[in-house]
Amino acid sequence: MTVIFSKTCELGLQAVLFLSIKKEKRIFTATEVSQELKVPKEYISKVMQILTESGIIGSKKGKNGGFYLAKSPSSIKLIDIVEVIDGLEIFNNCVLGFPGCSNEKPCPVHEKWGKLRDDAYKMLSTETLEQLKEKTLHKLVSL
Amino acid sequence: MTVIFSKTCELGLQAVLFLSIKKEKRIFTATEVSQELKVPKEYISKVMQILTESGIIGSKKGKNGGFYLAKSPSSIKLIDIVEVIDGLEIFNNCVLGFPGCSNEKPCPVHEKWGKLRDDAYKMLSTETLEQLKEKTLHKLVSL
DNA sequence: ATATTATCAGAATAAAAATTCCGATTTATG
DNA sequence: CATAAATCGGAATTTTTATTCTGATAATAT
Repeated sequence: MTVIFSKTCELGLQAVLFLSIKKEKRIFTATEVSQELKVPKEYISKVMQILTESGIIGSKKGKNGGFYLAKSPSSIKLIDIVEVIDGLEIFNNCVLGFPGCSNEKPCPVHEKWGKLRDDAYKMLSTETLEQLKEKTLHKLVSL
Repeated sequence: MTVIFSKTCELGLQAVLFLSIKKEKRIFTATEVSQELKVPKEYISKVMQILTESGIIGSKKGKNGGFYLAKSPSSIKLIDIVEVIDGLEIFNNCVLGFPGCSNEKPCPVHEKWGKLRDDAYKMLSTETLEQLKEKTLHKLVSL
């Protein structure tokens, strides 16, 4: 089981992080990305296509084609990828699965989860990929 | 999509919370629980069986049988149900899905997620069902 | 005793998510 | 122009999770 994001979303995040530490508009094939991230080519390829549709990643077809970051790392945040792939529902839904959980009809952990949820949202939406670059670099070389 | 727990786990949490606000050892049939929580009888029944195996819930077979809390609400915490159903992996795994995420090889959000993860764990393991009783009561009557 | 009403175990089915495959199209290059 | 190397779109497949069903067994009440 994944932690909070779907597997597809995790791969999307990894792919974008990977591209964000590379030279701008430097193109990588799906095969290259898959090898560096150690994930199946077909899968990462499909995920990058989704991100291409939504404009976060750019792609070039044909020979010497591949994928690249469509925007500057300083204008992308992790939440952008999450939004496109998993959507933002998890930031609204009740963590215990109760229907209609709200400030009016809170579940037993509504308040506490509310804080956590907001912190999680901040974690994903405060820093840009540019600001995460150093850390990303360290992680990716260790794969 | 659920927030962090599987649907099965959500139902398990709801069932135990439901039983925790009732008089000790008062027995409820799967049908009663399903009606009060507004969830399918067959499903909640199956989930309560899992919790029965693990000793959190007790059951009585045959006529006038049903389910009841096997322990006192003051000795049960939400984390106990999570552990039995989903396991505690989510408190170890990398939120971005990177392999081998650790203090030595941290992912870009390792530290921040670490805090959140610990807070989430606290949320589930600090208070007992007894301490949550009031809040639980309020939520369940509103269903 | 017998009928009734439960849980229980495990199989069966359905739905969702993950993963792969394929054929079409695109583009660079010799 | 032909070939090679990519992405693309959509279908197909596999795997996982959710959900329901079924028949067996157990316990109670009459």
